[in-house]
Amino acid sequence: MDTSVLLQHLSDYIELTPQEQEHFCQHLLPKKVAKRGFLLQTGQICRHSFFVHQGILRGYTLDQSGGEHLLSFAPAGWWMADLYSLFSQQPGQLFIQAMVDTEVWLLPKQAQEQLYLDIPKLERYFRILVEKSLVASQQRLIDNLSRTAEERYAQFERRFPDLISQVPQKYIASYIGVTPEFFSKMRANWLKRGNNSVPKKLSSQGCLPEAFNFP
Amino acid sequence: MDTSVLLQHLSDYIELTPQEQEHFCQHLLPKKVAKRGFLLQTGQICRHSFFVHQGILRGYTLDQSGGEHLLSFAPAGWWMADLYSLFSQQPGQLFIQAMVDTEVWLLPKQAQEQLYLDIPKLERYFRILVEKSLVASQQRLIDNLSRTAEERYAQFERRFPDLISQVPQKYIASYIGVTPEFFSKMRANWLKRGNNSVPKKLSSQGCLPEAFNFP
DNA sequence: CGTCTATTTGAATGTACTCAAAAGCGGTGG
DNA sequence: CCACCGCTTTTGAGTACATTCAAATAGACG
Repeated sequence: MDTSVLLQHLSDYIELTPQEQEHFCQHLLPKKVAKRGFLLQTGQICRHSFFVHQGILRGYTLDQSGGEHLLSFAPAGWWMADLYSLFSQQPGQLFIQAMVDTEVWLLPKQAQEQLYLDIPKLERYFRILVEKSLVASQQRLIDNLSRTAEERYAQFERRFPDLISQVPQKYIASYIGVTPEFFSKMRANWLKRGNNSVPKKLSSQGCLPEAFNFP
Repeated sequence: MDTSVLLQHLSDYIELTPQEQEHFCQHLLPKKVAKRGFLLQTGQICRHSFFVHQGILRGYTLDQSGGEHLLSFAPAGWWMADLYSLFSQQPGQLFIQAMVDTEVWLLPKQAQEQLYLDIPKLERYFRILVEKSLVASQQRLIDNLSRTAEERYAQFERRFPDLISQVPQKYIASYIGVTPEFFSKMRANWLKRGNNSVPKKLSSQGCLPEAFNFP
């Protein structure tokens, strides 16, 4: 399994010498997860950051009545983790599951800490990624507070145009915060109203990267 | 105006030499904002991080129909900014307003960048703060998706016990994502049901710092 | 095919919202 | 000290957006 996708991602933010790249890559562990396989489950401690080399991950929680709530998608080229658990090394609440056969690089928490010391540029890299994630997360909060389900879907469509055809729509429903039944009824309405696509109404603000999952 | 609150906050995360503290403080600008005064308004570019030395700030957006949506509170000892605008240096959508007479330290964006180079420990400091903010923001997202308004208020009460008595409840309503009218009706219900406080039902996960606003 | 999962549809329900108006509360000035 | 003004909170009636539950339909994969 090669590191080209990951090194490309790094080079979008910082410049590493070949030696530094080498040093970084020595800490990576490859892993394959079959469709529906889990990288992490509720109650476990998240000991790695996951970089998706190929495939799609999703991170979700279960509420007390068994309902799934999708916190994040991570397509190829994105990082994923249970950030609460990763940072605190306490048991987390996320499930991280492969939605298709997926290949990831594991970066152990401890290696990440060490790399911050060995190669300070990596601290910058992750700081910037986390900043972008935070902005995206706050934007999503605002959207959930101030926009209708239709508008939230329109945002989703612009943000993840590829995912729409690749994942079952019940997961998209969960991400935007509605039930699959209601989501299906929204779609039926668009079709009836002749829109072959979705409300075009846009916010002024463009498409933001989402973060610790981040493109 | 003194820097003790801010330096104390720094020392919770990193150790600075007296010289480094001095260097850091040279970049700070003091500012006082009267109650209802603004540090930032929609459409402006956020050129500083704000550290609340005394008082309380709130950050909110307006939707197309004029409704306010409260993204964050920042009591004394917390940082505040329009992070999208601060990071991208594009016009933002947040209003940042003082809820009481407030004193802040301004850290100019450019100074912050320079300080990352001069004192790499500060990059760590802000990385950690942003990480905590991100975790808190994601937790709030999950709460908005999976919990009722009552449960969200119970969380709020544990997270910001002091704020409850200090800010008008319409702002708390906005933070947890309900109208002031509905919030008032919830309170009436608790009283009628004999609970002088609020649902005690807890999540397993404790009280998390919120981040770029962060205690 | 048969099985499993995903999607659609419908009816009844609920949670939270809108709008309007009244009541409460706090400060300021006459 | 009281009256008034602005802002916040409460209350009520009607409504809307979204949910739940149940059952039928459609797809995907072995």
